Order: sequence, then structure tokens, then C-alpha cells
Amino acid sequence: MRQKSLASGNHGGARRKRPPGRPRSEQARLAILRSTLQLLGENGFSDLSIEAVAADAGVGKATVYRWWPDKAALITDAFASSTGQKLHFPDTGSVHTDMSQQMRQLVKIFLSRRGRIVSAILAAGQSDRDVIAAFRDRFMKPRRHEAYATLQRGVQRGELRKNVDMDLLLDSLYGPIYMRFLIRHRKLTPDFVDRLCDLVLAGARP
Amino acid sequence: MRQKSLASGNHGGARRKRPPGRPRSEQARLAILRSTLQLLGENGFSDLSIEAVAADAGVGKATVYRWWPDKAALITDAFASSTGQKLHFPDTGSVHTDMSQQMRQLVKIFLSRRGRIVSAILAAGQSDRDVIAAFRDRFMKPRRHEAYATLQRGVQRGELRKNVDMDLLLDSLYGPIYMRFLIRHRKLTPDFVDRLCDLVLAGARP
Amino acid sequence: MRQKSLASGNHGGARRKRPPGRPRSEQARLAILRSTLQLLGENGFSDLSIEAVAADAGVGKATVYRWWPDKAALITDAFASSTGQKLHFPDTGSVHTDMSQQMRQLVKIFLSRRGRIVSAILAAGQSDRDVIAAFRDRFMKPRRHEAYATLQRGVQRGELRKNVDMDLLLDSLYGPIYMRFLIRHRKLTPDFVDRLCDLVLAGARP
Amino acid sequence: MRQKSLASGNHGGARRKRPPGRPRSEQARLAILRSTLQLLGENGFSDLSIEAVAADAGVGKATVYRWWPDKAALITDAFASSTGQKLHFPDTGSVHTDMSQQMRQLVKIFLSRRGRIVSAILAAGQSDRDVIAAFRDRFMKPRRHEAYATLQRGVQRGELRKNVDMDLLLDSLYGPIYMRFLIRHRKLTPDFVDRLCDLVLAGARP
DNA sequence: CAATAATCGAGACGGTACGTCACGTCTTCTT
DNA sequence: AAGAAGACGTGACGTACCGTCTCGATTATTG
Repeated sequence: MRQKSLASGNHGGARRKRPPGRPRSEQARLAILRSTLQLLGENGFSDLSIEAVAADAGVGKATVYRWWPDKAALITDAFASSTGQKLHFPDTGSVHTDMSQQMRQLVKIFLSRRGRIVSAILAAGQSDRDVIAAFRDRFMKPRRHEAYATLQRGVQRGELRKNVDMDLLLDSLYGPIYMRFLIRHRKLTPDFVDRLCDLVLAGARP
Repeated sequence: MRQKSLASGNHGGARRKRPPGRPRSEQARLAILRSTLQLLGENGFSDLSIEAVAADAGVGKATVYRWWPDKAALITDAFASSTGQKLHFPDTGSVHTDMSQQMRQLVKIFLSRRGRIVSAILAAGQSDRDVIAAFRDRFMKPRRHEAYATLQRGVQRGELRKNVDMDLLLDSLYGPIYMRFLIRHRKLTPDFVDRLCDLVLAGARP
Repeated sequence: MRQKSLASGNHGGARRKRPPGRPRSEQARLAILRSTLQLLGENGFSDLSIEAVAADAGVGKATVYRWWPDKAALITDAFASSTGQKLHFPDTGSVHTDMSQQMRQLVKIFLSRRGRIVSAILAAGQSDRDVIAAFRDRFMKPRRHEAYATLQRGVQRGELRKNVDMDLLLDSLYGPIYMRFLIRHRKLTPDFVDRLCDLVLAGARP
Repeated sequence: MRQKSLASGNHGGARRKRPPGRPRSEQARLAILRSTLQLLGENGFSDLSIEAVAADAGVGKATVYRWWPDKAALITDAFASSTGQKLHFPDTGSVHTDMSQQMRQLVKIFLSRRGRIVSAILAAGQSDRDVIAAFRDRFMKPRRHEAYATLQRGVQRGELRKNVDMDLLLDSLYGPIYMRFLIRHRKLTPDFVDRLCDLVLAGARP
């Protein structure tokens, strides 16, 4: 694990006393993350300079480097800090409805200003394995676990095959969305999500 | 307007005579593209400096800038020039076989050294619309046209629904591959390709 | 001798026949020299690029390099070609009048647009001995020979000491002008010339 | 506004506290000036590249540009920093002796390795008024003020006319030296200095 | 009249230095 | 001890000229 910031919680357990000296400025930390997100949204990954982040946050450059080893860790942290509590799966009694509703929310995010941040993360991840790992762990994995449960309910209700490969099924549902999001060869619409669910879930029926 | 190198064909038509001045060195052009691909494969997009490309190619920096406006155009061209005549679709009489064979070839490329170049292109494309457009036009579009024909044969043979949305179907087939390629949350294997075809094509049957 | 151009006359003597091949374009030669003078007058020596001269003269760069080995030879030639037939010494019967009249003409030139060219030559001459030598040979020496005669007349008329060191005297007269011209610490005026002659010639009286 | 290094004295008066941030490296400043003088002495002005100065001084190019806007400012500063406390005027009771002794020292400098630097400054000054102004202000003016005093003593002793034009007289003394230094048409010798003083001071007697 | 030869313009070539920018590190004073 | 400030050495950026080269076109002499 590279970045220190999120690991600094020290909440439970040993109850270590605070080290001597001036404590870390929470205000600076938040300003840095906020500026990072803002500049990421404006210019994409390659144009994001730590120099600009520090200036925008009204912070010394060294303060950034003290807590984040490099640009990748910084945007990873910034992205994680911005991940709201949305994107949950409903439980409507229908796999199709459960999935398509969540997928529509994802699409809405991809099409919003935060989509630029996601694509910046994925781009940065192509040359930094820590970044892509952070994306998987912090953004993807929690949702995928919820998705497993949603699919499981579908299996129990007999909407899906018993032996369905859930990862394959989920990749078949989300892959096309990521593809259109990143390659932009076709529009990403709610209607597309519906027809995608129609097609793929049809192939997974018992 | 400077041509972007590959547009300099001047093949048919007006029979324009060569413009005055020393003609462009084909040798330099090839050396630059070759060095670009090599360095791209070694270090990824962000570590690729035009300075290094020029040095490696034994060429003046100005010669690179004379013909390519920026790094993105350079790697786009280099990638296009390396796109061989592979990746064709067979015609075996079965959509499943036709598609899965071609998809396996694609996966093989993604897993090879050239995969690094593809991911660099896609990453660069997230902050440069010309790059992603070039990827679509030069790499994706030709293959997708062949794919349409392949699917059309499947329709005529009754393997697929008459009114199938081909773009949706193709995105459902290739999207999962791109997703695993870029996010790397699961292995990209030939077996995965087969089961992916099973799943998706099952949903497209009449 | 460095430059070829002026030596290409081949006027008298051997009557060599013209060599085969296209002869040198006199028009190009003149255009180059004219453009050199113009650009020299605009921007001084260091900003004068052969690229700009060739462009301004509507001439290929190679044509410049074919006939002048470097920038110094070029401006030397250009300066020489621009040296008019002015700056002669009158013979009024008074050394003071003869000298001061010629010196005033020199000052007038120094203050005109051609002064910029002279200062450019002198500046270039500080890092290229051929340039300063050309300035001495082509500009200074002919006038100094006339000056010797003028002073000689003064000696014969009893206005100057018989054993006067003419070079010392001439340097004392012209040196202050060059100094003010180059260092610009005081104005260069006709009145200054007069008082300069008063002072220096007073010291050379019998 | 960036100070031009030597103006950063902040000596008397307001007692401003040091500004925040890492202070300027005096070591780097001195290394740069030293390297400048050395390279200037070797190759003259036009061959002096800031790249080479930085490399020779073991300093980043940006550090040079941070403090000196261009090559001219750099050599001006370097020259000024090298101008020792020499070249004072003695007070021997004779104008001729006072002047000629100082002028001989000047000639000695002109003929030494530092002469190359002076001629480089004067050359650069022909296309940059800041350079020639700096030469006047930092090198010439202080000495000229001493010279005024020296001449004044001569006036009081009755060696010079009461109403003598001091600037004219000084230009007549120094102009010939500068002329021979820059045009190099005659040798610059101690004997020349003596005879020059003889001639010019003779013209300034009461 | 054709062949030969040197010039011309244009402009691409491999280079060098330019002046700028951001990197990640450092040194200072302040909190 | 952490903070803001900002200078440091490093190195790539994209530009401007350098002096050389390779073109087709032009203009002369020679066979």
C-alpha cells in the first residue's frame, strides 16, 4: 500500500498518544484533495501538475509530497475521497430491474463531471498498477459484492441459471458500458442499458 | 496545413507533381515510428519523451515536430502503422466459431507486448480526443465492418435474431474483453472468450 | 582573404573564358547584400540570421552559403558594398577646417541609419578578426591616407609641428568620436567636433 | 520585479526581514559569475551559451534564468563583480603623471585576459542598451568622477586652463585608447599613453 | 541540337541552444 | 514537527537557426 493518508486513522486498538510537534493540518489535506479533483475534472490526468494543485490549494508543495508519494497516489486518494454512498442496488424482486437501475446510475455518473475523473483514473492506471488496483479495491469491489448478492437473489428466484458464472455475467453487463465510456464510439444512454440487460440476462436464463 | 504523414498518399487523381524542396526522408519517418513503438512498449505513454524518440531514431527533434504536432499524434500514427493485416474473421459457417476465433486473436494481441501500446493509446485518448478518434477510425472501424458481415451471415443462417442490434451485440462481446484488459480484475483467457460468446450469443438467438 | 565574391571580378589580365554551367546570379548577390544591410540596420548583429537574409532576399539559403562562408564575411561584404564615395577631405588652407569638416561628415554618418551598421561591424569585429580587419582595410585605411596628406599640408603651412606623430594625432582626433559613438556617454555633436579639433590641434602646434 | 542580483543589497534603512522561502544560494551565484567570466575569456560573447555557463558552474539552467534575464545582463553582472578596486588615480602633484599612470593601468587591463571581457561587453552593448549603460554606470562613471578631481587639482595648480571642458579633455585622453583597443590598427603601448598625454594636455594648458 | 555542368529556389535533414515548465528535494522562517 | 514559501539541480518541452543535403528547374557552354 502506497499512500499514507487514509491509513492514518489509528482509531481503534493501541490508543497511541499523539506524537509531538505540530499535528497534521486536516484543512490542508482536504484542500489538496479538493483541488486535485477540480483540476482533474478540468484538464485530465496528464495536465495535472502537483505544482498547480499546491498553488490552487494554497499549500506548500512539500506538504503534498509529505503525504502522497506521487501523482498517482494523490489522484487515487482524491478519487476515493469523492466516492459518495450512491450506486446501491435496489431489491425489487427482478434481477433485470435491480441491475438496470444501478447501471443507469453508473452511466449517469460517467456522463457527469465526475466521469472525467474516472476516466483520468483509468488512464493513469494504465501506467501505474497501484492506481488501477486502488480503483478496483475502492470503487469496484464493494459494488461487485453487492452485485453478487443481487444476482444470487435472481438465481434463487429462478431468473438465472444455477451455475451461472457471476464474474462473466457482470463483465458482460458492465464491460460494454466501460467500453462505450472509454472509446466513445457510441452514445451511452439509459435505453442502451436496458437493451444490454435484455440481451445479456436472456443468455443467462435457466 | 501539414499532413499528418499517413494522409500524404496522393495516390489517385490530380497527378500533382512533387513540391519543390528536398523531399521528406522516408527512412527518418520509419525510424521514428519504429522507435516510438519500441519505447512505448518499454515504458508506457507518460515516460515516452519525444527527445528519447528522436535520439533513438537518430533523428533531429525538429524532424519529429515537423511531421507530428504532439506525442499523441505520434503514437497514434505509430500504432496505425503497426496494425498489420491480422485480426480477420474466418467464415466457418458458425457465428460462434467465427467470433470467438477472432476474439481470441485480439486477446492474444492484448496480452502481447503490443497490448502495452494499445493501453497507452486508450489512456492517452482519455485526455486527447484525436487519439481516441484515431483508435476508433484506424483500428476499430475496419474490424467492426468485418464483424457486421460475420453477424449478418449468422442472421441469414438463422443463428441470430433478425432484428438484432449489431452494435449492442458487438459491444457485449468486446466490452468485457476491453474491461478485463484495462481494469485487470480478472484474467483474460481463451476460455473466457468462449464462455463469453456462449453467454452473449445465447441471448441473441431467435 | 575569406570571401569569394569580390574576388570574382576577373576583369583584367588573363581573359579566362567563362566556365561552363549557369553563371552566378548578380541579382541574387545584390539582393542578399541589400537585405543584409537592411536587417543589420534593424536589429543589430546578433539578431541577424542568415535564414532571415535569405528569406528577405527571396533566395535559397544555400545560395548565401555558397558565396559567403559565414555571417561575418557576409556583413563585411555588405558593409563594403555600401561604402559610398563620400567622406573626402577638403583643402581649404586650414588644417582645422579641413579636419573638422570631414569629421563632421563622419559624425553625421554615425548618427544616421548607417551608423547602426558601423557599430554592428565593430561589435562583430570583437569576436572575429577578419571583420575588424576588413573594417580597417576597406573603411579606415583609404580615409587615413587622405588624412595624412591633409596633415602634411598643415605641417608645410607651419600649422603643425614638423615631427608630429600623425597616427597619434589622428587617433586623438577620431578616438573621442568613436568613443562617444560606441559608449554613448555624451552627445556626439558638430560643436563637440569643433572643440575637439581646437583642443587637440592646439597641442600639435609648433 | 526581479532584482538584477547586485541590486539585492538591502543594506541600510528599512531593516526588512528576510522573505519566506529558501534563500538564494550565494554559492550558486558566485559559481555562475565565475564561469561566465571564464567562458567569456575563452570564447567571446557570441560563443557564450547559458547552457555552458550552467553546466560549468554545476548549476541548473533555470537558476541562471531566475536571476538574469538574458546573456547581456549576465555578462554585465559578471564583469561588474570582477571589477576590483584597482584603477585609482594617484596624486603626484602633476596632472600628466596622475593621468598617464592611471591610463597605463587601464591599458594593461585591456591587454590582459580581462580585456577580452571588456571588448565582449562593448560589443554586446552595441545591440543592447542595458549592457552599454551598465558599462557606463558601473565601470566608467566611478573612475570618471575620480578623474574630474584629478583634473581639478591640475586646474588649481595652474597646469590646465580654468575653463577647460573636462569631458572633452577626458574623451580626448581615453578615446584614442578605446579606439586602438577596439579597432586594433596600431599597438597599444605605455609609450603611446605618454605621448598621448603630452599631446592632449599640451592643448589644455592655460 | 543534345549533352553537360553549375546555378537557382525550396525546403527537409541532424544538430545545438534557446527560454520555459514541472519535477521532487532542500532550506529557511513561522505556527 | 508541520506548515507556507520558494530556490535548488534536473531534464523534457517546443522553437529558431545553424550549416548541409537533395530535389526539380533554369541557364549557360561544349560537342
